[in-house]
Amino acid sequence: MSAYTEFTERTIEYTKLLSDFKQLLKANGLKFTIQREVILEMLYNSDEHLTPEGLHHLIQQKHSELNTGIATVYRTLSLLENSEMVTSLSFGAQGKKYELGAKDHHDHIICTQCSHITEFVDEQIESRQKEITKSLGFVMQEHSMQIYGICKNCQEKTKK
Amino acid sequence: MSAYTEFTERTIEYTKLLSDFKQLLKANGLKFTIQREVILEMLYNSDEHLTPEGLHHLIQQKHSELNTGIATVYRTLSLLENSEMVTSLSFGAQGKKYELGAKDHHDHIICTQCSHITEFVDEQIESRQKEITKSLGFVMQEHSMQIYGICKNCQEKTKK
DNA sequence: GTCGCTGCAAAGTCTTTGCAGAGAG
DNA sequence: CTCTCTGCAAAGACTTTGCAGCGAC
Repeated sequence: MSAYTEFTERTIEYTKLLSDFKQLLKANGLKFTIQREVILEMLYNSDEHLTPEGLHHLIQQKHSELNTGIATVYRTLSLLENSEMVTSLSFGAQGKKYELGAKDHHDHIICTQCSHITEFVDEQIESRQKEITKSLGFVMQEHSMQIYGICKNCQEKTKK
Repeated sequence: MSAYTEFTERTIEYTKLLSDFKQLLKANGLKFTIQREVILEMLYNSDEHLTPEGLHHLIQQKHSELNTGIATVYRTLSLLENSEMVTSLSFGAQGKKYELGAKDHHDHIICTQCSHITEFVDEQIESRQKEITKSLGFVMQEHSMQIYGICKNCQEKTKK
């Protein structure tokens, strides 16, 4: 029988991530700047799925000396996304949220009341997706799944 | 064993849909206008998942005499979405696409080359989703799944 | 006739781009 | 030194809103 698990572990060390990033930059003739490092670090240290605006806000709080512009955040996120170091998620809400792509693949279950996102992965569904894709004649590249519901916390809140 | 099927059938007649819509409007003290009818009709007759802009364009072509404004399209789509008569999808691309919610639940497989969307439904995945949600302590409201890949057509194109 | 609806244009969001000075390599 | 980055502000894309006249009921 297959296992599904609440998925919260980082699967990569920050040091490794940083050196990957530096290598990526070098390989493309790009420069390693403080702003880029801070953005990566914030993404790494945040448990949340961040919006560009939220990320910018966080950076202004923790590294106000840099006075980082929102445009740089957008530019760096695009860069990271194109390099497949981060993944963007667009759920119903407007705007995208970003997460580090360095984690293993996983799906999301989103609370419609508090917007909290729980991650999980289920082998049975994963393998079934592959079967279906093949049957429909597609070559699978990626997939994503979201379940929307009300989390335990919010269920209890409502009862009171 | 469970079945997955390419999902293309309408499960509702237009007449029924229209009368549901009229009833919805009446129940909320809203008016039935030609613009609203045309928007519903376009959504019904289109096999595509339409963007607001695409829908507007289509209406201008087929019913140029109405000179329908894009704002009306947005307003009607919101109305229909809030009433759960249409569902909005937001895949990676910017902007939302809309589809009639009158069909049964189904998932999407999207070609990353031609953007064509194929719909399917799989009982095994559906039931597994319910199990997982329950185990994580959530009350499930909805869910959506997207697979991204390259469709048969585009695979052949690339070979040539 | 009343009150909601519509098109238009203006205003809002969110994101991208142009530019000149700053900074990494 | 060179060539990329950055912050700023302006421009873009997409969506929402205010308003005055229009039209469903």
